[in-house]
Amino acid sequence: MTEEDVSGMQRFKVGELVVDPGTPILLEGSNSPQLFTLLHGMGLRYRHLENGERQVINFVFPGDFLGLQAGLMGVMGHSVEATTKMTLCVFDRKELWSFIKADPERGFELAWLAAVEEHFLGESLTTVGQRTALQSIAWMFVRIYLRLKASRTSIDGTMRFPFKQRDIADALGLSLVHTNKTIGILKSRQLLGWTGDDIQIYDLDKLASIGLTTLADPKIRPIM
Amino acid sequence: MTEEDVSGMQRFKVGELVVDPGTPILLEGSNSPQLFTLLHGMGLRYRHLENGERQVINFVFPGDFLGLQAGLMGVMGHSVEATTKMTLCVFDRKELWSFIKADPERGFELAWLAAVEEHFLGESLTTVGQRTALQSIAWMFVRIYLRLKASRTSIDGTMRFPFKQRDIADALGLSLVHTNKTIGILKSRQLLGWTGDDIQIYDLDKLASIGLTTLADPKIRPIM
DNA sequence: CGAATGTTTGACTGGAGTCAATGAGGGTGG
DNA sequence: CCACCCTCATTGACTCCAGTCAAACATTCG
Repeated sequence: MTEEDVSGMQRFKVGELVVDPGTPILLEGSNSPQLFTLLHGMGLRYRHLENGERQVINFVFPGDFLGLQAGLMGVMGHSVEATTKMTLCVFDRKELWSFIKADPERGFELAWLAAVEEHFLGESLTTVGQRTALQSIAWMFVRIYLRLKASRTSIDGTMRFPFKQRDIADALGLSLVHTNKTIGILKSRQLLGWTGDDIQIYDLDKLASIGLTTLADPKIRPIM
Repeated sequence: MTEEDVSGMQRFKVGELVVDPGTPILLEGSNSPQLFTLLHGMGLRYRHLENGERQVINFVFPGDFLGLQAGLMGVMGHSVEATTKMTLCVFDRKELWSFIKADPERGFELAWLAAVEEHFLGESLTTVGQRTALQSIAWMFVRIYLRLKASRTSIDGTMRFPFKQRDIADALGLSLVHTNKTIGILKSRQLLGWTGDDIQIYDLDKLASIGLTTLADPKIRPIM
């Protein structure tokens, strides 16, 4: 980003927001007047089915932009909730249009962000639809590890992971019990460790192999 | 769109392309020099897993924009293939940037397109992850029917559906056999009919109810 | 010390997958 | 004109991966 961009961002920026774990940030079906960039902390995007089932769309990490759908379409397709304490950079939805108008490249970047999200969702859909439980879980840890590594949030094989097995189960369309037993298999094979809120990746290659995935360069994420 | 927009589109447009059924339009992992708008015909977006399994990302209908990911990120996250004969409006990827620069609103619209796709993918993910086979299939027919109805391609309860049960199975993460038997249930309950390439929706409300979905207004699709 | 939340295990069930064979149409070449 | 083939839809029998139920542990916390 150029300095001009940054100053433009600053004008667009309304302030910072700190929320406690469990706080809902955005609600499915609503039209938030604000958009956010996650500066610190982690959370979840999810949707609820009418029968109460929850699908975790994906995990939210620092650098992620929240509220794009509301900003563009006027309605959120999913909810976003803080899992840990979060620090958010707040933008004003009303300013989004003038922000884009000021520099066409910003519209391009916004579209890029949305396209990247779409890309990840396509991967997740493929996982939930075609991978077995073991493959899914191995795939997910690899994906998350690479994502965190790309943003230098993981240190030599260890990453912070404040989520519960329930969240993983809901993300992969598996039952909690089966998720637990399947993670147990990976742990017993010495491929990963999970202590408290930290996960250790012992054998990334093996995990990637089980998860039927390659270790290609993770896509660069534009940060807004 | 204003007339100015249309003339801008015309300059962006390279020509028209007609392809036969089965023709690959875009390839996962590739960077197509061209982008398309589907004018006529239907097709599929899909990804392949390393073990050969196929996940159908979604069905492609007239008005859909193809190649957005390649245009924005430089790589397609999925392949696109023609199921019927197709007529495509062809754009030049190289011109995309100048196209956006000419009018910031276009960048906004592009982002909108991507956000709409993201929204649908989130819905699909929820379906594959949380709905039962019967719910999934009912949901899918409702979704497709509403989509086609919105573009006036369906006539009072009947729609053209040139896809195979294999495609539906791959879209919902179900086996072919189970998909067939589940569709059989809906047919035996007189909720829908399927003759050749045409599907009749006999009881939309009932289907929506089974599919755990509401009949909210389908989102307006910007056409590029 | 309960109470709450989350993880583990074991036993059993069932929805969906696999295998395999039969139909049902549509082309096509002899 | 029809036997042959190919693709796709349909069925039945059987299997199994993952879901459900339920109880025991483990941690944290007021």
